Amino acid sequence: MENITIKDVARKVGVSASTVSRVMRGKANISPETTKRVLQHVKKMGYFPDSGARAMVKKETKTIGVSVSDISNPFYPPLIRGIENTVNKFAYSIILCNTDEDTKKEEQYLKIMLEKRIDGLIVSPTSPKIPILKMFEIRNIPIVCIDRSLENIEADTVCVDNAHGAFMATEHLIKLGHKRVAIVTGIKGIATTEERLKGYLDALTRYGIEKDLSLIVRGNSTIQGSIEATKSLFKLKSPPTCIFSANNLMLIGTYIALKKLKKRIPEDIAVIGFDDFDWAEALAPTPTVVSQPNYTIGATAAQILMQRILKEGPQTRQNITLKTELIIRQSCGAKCGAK
Amino acid sequence: MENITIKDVARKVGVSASTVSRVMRGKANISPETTKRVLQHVKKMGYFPDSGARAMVKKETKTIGVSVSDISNPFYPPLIRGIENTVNKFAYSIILCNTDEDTKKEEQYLKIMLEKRIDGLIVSPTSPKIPILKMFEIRNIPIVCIDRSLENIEADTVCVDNAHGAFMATEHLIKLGHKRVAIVTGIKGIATTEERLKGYLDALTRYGIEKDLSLIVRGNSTIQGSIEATKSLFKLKSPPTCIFSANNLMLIGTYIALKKLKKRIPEDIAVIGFDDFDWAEALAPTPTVVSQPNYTIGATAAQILMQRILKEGPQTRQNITLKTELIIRQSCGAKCGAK
DNA sequence: CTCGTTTATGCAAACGTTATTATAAACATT
DNA sequence: AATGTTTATAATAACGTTTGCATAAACGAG
Repeated sequence: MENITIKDVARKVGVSASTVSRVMRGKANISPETTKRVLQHVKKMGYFPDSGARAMVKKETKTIGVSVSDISNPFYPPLIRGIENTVNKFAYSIILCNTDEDTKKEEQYLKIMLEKRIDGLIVSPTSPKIPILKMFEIRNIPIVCIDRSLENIEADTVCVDNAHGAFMATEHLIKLGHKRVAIVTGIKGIATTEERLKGYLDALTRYGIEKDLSLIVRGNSTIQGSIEATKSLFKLKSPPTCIFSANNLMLIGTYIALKKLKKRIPEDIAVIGFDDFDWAEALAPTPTVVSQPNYTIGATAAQILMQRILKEGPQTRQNITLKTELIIRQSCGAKCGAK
Repeated sequence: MENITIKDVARKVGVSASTVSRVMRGKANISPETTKRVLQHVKKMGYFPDSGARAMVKKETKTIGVSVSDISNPFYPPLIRGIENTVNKFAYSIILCNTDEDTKKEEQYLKIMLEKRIDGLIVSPTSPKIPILKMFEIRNIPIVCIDRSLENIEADTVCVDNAHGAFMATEHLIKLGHKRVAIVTGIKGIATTEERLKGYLDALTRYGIEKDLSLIVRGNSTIQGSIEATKSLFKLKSPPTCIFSANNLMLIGTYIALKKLKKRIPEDIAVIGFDDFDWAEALAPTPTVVSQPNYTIGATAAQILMQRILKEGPQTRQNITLKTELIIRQSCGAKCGAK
């Protein structure tokens, strides 16, 4: 019923609380005899040390915060597993929050994390300026920023080479002979969207194709948004011959829209995506995508965070950019009959 | 640098700590004058009350634990969002853990949650017998079991009607004229697997089809496992004319395997799945599935848990079974040419 | 056999809150 | 004017740990 405390154990065994405490943490200078008896009673009584009380005196909670936009986005689960598996080795646990790209919600959660005295934070911020993050900085709570970027805040970052990945995707289409390359792009303002857009534009420039604003449509990083956006492309007088759908959800949207429009991929229109799926092989045609190392992003971020928390290794600021990779499957066709 | 405590604020304002505490929690009998000054300083100094310290005296952490097998399984993210959105209204946060169906890992995590003094637990147990859960019971920490079942433990449960869902799926195939109905089944021993298998068998019996053990293959709830299992079905002298792939991942596996085997769905073989996808429309052909209300499972579980934690409403044990639904799309065909 | 050292243990303070009780001033009631 | 009541605040004791200091017994060295 009531919680069993260290004192209860101490009383039962007939030693002081400090002795029990020492036994629990395997400190030196405890006779094997007492150790045995304490451990015995701990087990029998079902004593579990209160980590909150411990946190107060040790000033560490062995908890980190993880703030992402939405775990329902298939991009995140592997990333979070990367974090979890890494911090788990250090007996750390994670408090998870979904911002839904809502700045208010994000702030509310970050405040809670501050109150919960997390030892470190991994965040994919809703915008580059998050005032409350200053509070983490002031308190020396290390921050690792993933997937996006952060201004005015001292934080390590782990990103992927979005611009280069988008460049590769666009280049791939161009090299297949396409001239009218459309892009379904994400939520305005967030780093991934802008960087991928930049990569797309750079590729056009590089290959001397003039930018056509009507081919840049906004899918807002969602399936539904992308369905609309993709459909809108076919209302143009001169529709594209291929589509670069700039994230996983939007690629799905593009597939769905094209299916509804009865457009065959890649015969009628070539399609390329950004971010791979575990189940890519189940799609027909299998999607050509630029893949990102999702799990590794999380694992790396967690690694860096732990290094900061434990103050191990060099404490210089790290800005890691992981490589993206072009995975060629069926959705772009081999050669393309673009006119 | 150092953390700002309630005393720091008190000193600065020139009042006692208790006064600051009351102001923070909006208690009565504080002069508007002091309230204003305290709030001002709290903001300026960046004071965030230590919820760990508060937890110690209030004996509530405003944190719940959520233990599932693997968030990378698309079944879980919406479910977890259901939990999160619900508990969020009560300013609760969640500590997440993935067991990977490993009992040792599960126990380790549950122990940590016990130490962190979570106020409640939502768990999808790796097996029906989890000894450490007794400890939660003893401490009156409410448990809600989702998706699976639990023995010897006082816990509310939220499940779906797996047997009935599987029955519907199988029945659907039979009514289309199929006689040789295969099932790709999940990890042995967990409730969902066994219940769905039962539903499948019940349907066979009901329609007078003899059980053929060679048509029951084990996909172990994974994509890879299902690929193997599905392939194995075509090595039989007399292969099935349709396949019931009994969870989301395994349906993907079945799709992939059939593609590799160059079998057309539904012309060569009909396929039905259990659990729907957000992106089902992107698959070709679109899959006929028995869908479960994932989000609602989480939301309901969280609702019940909060009711227990706050001791609101009737405290009788609840066993909720949510309905599954047959969603007919293309993968079973309209009529089938089963011999 | 004395004295320094090691070994095993206990005591008490600290960590940052909240809640209970006390106190003192202001106000109301007769 | 004396007394009772309300209002605003402070003082203090928990909550369950860890840790530095104290102590006392056991041991070793000369």
